[in-house]
Amino acid sequence: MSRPTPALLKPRKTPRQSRSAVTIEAIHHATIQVLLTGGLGYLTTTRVAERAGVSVGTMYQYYPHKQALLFALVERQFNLIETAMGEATTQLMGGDLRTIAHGVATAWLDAKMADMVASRAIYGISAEFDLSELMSRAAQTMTASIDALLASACDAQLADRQSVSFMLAALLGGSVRVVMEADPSEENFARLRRELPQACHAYLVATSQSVER
Amino acid sequence: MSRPTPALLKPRKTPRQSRSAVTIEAIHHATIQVLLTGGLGYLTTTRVAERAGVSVGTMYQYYPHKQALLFALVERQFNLIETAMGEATTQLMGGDLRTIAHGVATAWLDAKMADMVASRAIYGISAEFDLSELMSRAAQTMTASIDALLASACDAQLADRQSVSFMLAALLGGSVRVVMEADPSEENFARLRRELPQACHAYLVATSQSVER
DNA sequence: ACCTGAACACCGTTCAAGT
DNA sequence: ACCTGAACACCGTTCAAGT
Repeated sequence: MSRPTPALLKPRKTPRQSRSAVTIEAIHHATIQVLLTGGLGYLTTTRVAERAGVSVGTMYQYYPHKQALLFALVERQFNLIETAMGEATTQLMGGDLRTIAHGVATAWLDAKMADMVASRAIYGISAEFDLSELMSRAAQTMTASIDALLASACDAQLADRQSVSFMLAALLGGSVRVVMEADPSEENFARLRRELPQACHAYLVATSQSVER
Repeated sequence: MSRPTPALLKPRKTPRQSRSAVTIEAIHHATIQVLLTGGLGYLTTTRVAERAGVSVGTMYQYYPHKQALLFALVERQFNLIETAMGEATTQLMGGDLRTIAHGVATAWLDAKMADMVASRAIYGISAEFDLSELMSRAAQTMTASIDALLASACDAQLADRQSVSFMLAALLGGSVRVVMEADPSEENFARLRRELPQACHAYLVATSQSVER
């Protein structure tokens, strides 16, 4: 819609584009801050605006409603995880079943846990509004990655690769989520790290016909 | 706290216990009704009270806040699923690994899908408030059931049964949940029915030492 | 172009008053 | 004992007015 504008930065009376960029960053930061202070129940448009040093009206120029504000935060987090998984996928291409299963499971756990440490504030946002769209997109991306990976496997072929990719994505995504929500203890994460790769591998082996023997 | 009172039913001017029971049922019903009409965003204390034919004040006599009202609904649903799983567990006791894996996975899918059809209204409530307590309890119950089941398996022993039970509960709970939230299509449920029992069985076999051979 | 903040409609919750 | 509903504090959102 809007053509790219040269990034001019004037010392005082900063031009429009830059001024609003600062405002947006301030709002974003304030939201996380408020979230860390008092959780989702404490998060109020007035409160965020106040903390960001702008008026409520200004906030509504950038985010048409509160949901949009939260959505932006969550989307950013999803993208981080997606990127991490994309990189892992590239590296695992052409490997054997064992390497792929362990690699994907470990990458997924790493991405999720980095995300958790980095921004505990954002968890629980899923609370306030409908994430199904975002989740659906994430699930599809993940399934596609896994599918490509399985197609590239050097030591096996799968009869119904689509279903297996789908199931593997659900197993990975779901199990980690459930543990994070139900009881995110050190002990349980250790168990996930040990068992999840094994489970993925076992499932793949069971549904594949070995190529070499 | 309150001793049991004989269930006297007077035609007019119904006695206290009974009157309030009616009120509670009306509120409960009205909540589901409102939820079905306009979803969670539409659910308002005023609206529920109106639909139930009572005043807001009355509602607050039974539920100290809106969350309590929703919590009661969700808890009821959880209990239904728990009961169903309990029955399935009893029947599967002493079976072999394959029977147990397929039985548990299928029972879980059945319970979840019956629940879904019966009260689509309740989904998405998780939205409004913290379910971690309830989920944690449910996860523990499920893990315990699976653990007992695995201990009873007639054809195998597991080295680290606790971890395996934990993982299996997470795999079951998580995968179904993710599919329900991300893309609850017929096709995907069919895939779950086909792949989930297999995945569970494969995992169990991979981590167990066969008893008879 | 960007920002302000009083004003509006509506929400969850309370409590003095009724029966 | 149980219910009522006006009243309160607060929320998300808007928009005429400023710079």
